[in-house]
Amino acid sequence: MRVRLEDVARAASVSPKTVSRVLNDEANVSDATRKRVLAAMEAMDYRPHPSARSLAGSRSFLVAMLYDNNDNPASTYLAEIQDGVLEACDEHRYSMMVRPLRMRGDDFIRRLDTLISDHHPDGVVLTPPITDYAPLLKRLRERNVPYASVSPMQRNGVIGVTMDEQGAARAIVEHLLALGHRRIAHVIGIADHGASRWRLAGYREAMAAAGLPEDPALVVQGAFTFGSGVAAARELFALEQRPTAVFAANDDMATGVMWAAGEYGLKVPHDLSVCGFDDTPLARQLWPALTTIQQPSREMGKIAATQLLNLLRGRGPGQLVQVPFSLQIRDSTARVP
Amino acid sequence: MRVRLEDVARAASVSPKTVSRVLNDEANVSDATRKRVLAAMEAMDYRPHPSARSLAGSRSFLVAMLYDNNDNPASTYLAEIQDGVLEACDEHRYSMMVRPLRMRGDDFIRRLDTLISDHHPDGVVLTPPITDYAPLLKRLRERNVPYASVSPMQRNGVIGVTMDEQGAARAIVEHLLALGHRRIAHVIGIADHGASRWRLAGYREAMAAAGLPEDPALVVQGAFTFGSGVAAARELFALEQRPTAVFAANDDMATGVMWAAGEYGLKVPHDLSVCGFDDTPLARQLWPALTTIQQPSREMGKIAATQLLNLLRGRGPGQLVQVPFSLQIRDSTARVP
DNA sequence: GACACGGATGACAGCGCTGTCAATTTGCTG
DNA sequence: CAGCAAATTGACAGCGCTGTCATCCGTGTC
Repeated sequence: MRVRLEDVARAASVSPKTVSRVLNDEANVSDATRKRVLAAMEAMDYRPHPSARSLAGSRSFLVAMLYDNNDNPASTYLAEIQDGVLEACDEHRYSMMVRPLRMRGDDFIRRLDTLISDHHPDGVVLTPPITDYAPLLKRLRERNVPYASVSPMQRNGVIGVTMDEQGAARAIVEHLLALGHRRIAHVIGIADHGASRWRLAGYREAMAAAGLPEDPALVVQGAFTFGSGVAAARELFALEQRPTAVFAANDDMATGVMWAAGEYGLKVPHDLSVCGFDDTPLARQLWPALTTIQQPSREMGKIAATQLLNLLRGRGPGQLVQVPFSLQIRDSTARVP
Repeated sequence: MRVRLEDVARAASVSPKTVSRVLNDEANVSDATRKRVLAAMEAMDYRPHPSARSLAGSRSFLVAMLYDNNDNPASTYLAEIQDGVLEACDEHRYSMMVRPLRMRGDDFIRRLDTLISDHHPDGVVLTPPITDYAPLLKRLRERNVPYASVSPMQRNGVIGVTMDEQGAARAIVEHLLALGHRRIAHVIGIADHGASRWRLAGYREAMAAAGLPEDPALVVQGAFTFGSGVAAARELFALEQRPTAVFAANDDMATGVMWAAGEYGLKVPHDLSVCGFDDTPLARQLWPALTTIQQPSREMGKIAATQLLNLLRGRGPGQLVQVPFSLQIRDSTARVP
């Protein structure tokens, strides 16, 4: 019926243990033996039984990807990260499990414990915004579960992948400055998300570098949602000195800003330049198409998972890899009127 | 260290086998014993080891969700279905695995085989458009892997969940008819997707019921993408007798139609009514907001998974449940000019 | 009161692998 | 070529559970 390790052993005239060694890339197997065993495995299309492996050994060959489905960032973003993580897991013959963790509510630590007790993942991949939630990280360390993060805020000792969010925000504001804008507003994302802080910092840095003193009226709080973008924009348009450009901390809020501009009879980009962050599919579908920052989400998921897997498989300590962003200049930004 | 079944057995003064019976809801355990065992489990916070269970028994307690990441429908839709499936699996203490399967390319049957051989899922959940791909269904039956589908086209003997897509399409076209429209165009989705066919059928049915002969020029092929919506709309707008309303088979194409309307100087909804299908978040964020059909995706994922799990757990044969749609009338449709 | 019967319970082996440790072989050294 | 360490290989138990089958017990029957 099913080909077992023992069958391979018999075919290769070695003991089961030796086949196990080859299967797990262990040392102390002669090249000749290794080749013979690999050939037998190949010939018999041998598939190790994951349950038997994890029962007998100490590893589960399972990676869990954790995400927050409450303050959900764009689902496209998560879906792409998930695809990347999955790809990396497949390459290393690990399986992957996804776990939503509502950060609101106090039972999420219990849910994390349940995950660990029930499924024994060898490691987890953390996605924004739960990359920096201290109680969660603490629990993972207590439970001795290694993790890698996608775009963490705290970067000391963490492995995974980052993007230079601050630099990206700076680049987009510099783009607006180059178009002659001076009254540039910023709509902030959810306050305690790392992304919000870096993007705000980039905005401030670019403005300061251009010698423009910060006008508190031009920096308004949003919450990463379309509706919060609308609200923020209304606030901005009600100012006596309206901004000529708005940089929203994500595309959804930028869309809200464009909507509100319609309400106020402002033409984008003629009367108002708008830009976002993330390059969701939406950005290209808007009219006018949105100037924004693109990040390689899928790639980032893959890199984070790869770092984790390197660590799990004892291939060095794992790193925090930085990936490049790209400024997508489209039709929602133009020279100052 | 870890609490094992044996520990629970000792605490409840029964044999391990009896604890196993309770754990698996088997018959032939007296109520008194069952209660005692359950109490012990609870008190000791016992967690069965999934690997041990699946190694010893014949089940893996694993459900795989298959999706096509090539002709990817809106990722939001899939993400919601995934959340629903996951919720159902959690409730039944099954674990879930997601598997992208590129339908393009001929290796996807091999990828399916790999999935089954490597992970031994007890069952799979199929999402559009792979609910009706014959070779895949055949292979699943050959391999004896039960499946449930979300919105399958072939409905005989299949379990899972459906929505009355044809009825929904009819409803949205009737809405346009009620607004006085007569020249109503339809942009079709990818030809071999079930969704495309049902939606086209609903369009035809409503038009016929209103006594309007079908004008082939008003029915154009799209591919579910924004770009294909733009192309289709350009074709329609170039007609001598332009349509006064366009029903696109999904929101992305409807967005494309609105974009093209902008190019042609047509104001939506004043000069042209547009509606879509799916109610993606995008629909609410457009300006004007899009009239469309909402389906309870998350709920649908949960229902499909629940039917599968009922089957797997021997609770009857599983059904094909129909869920209601809801017509979301927003600002992109208005009385005929 | 002897017997049959069905429900409740338990003894035991084994699922397919890996950890431990012992046995064997190889390669060197002097 | 003896002698020894290192490299290679194997024997065996056991991971935590479930399937099979045997045993036990209470009840009803004549």
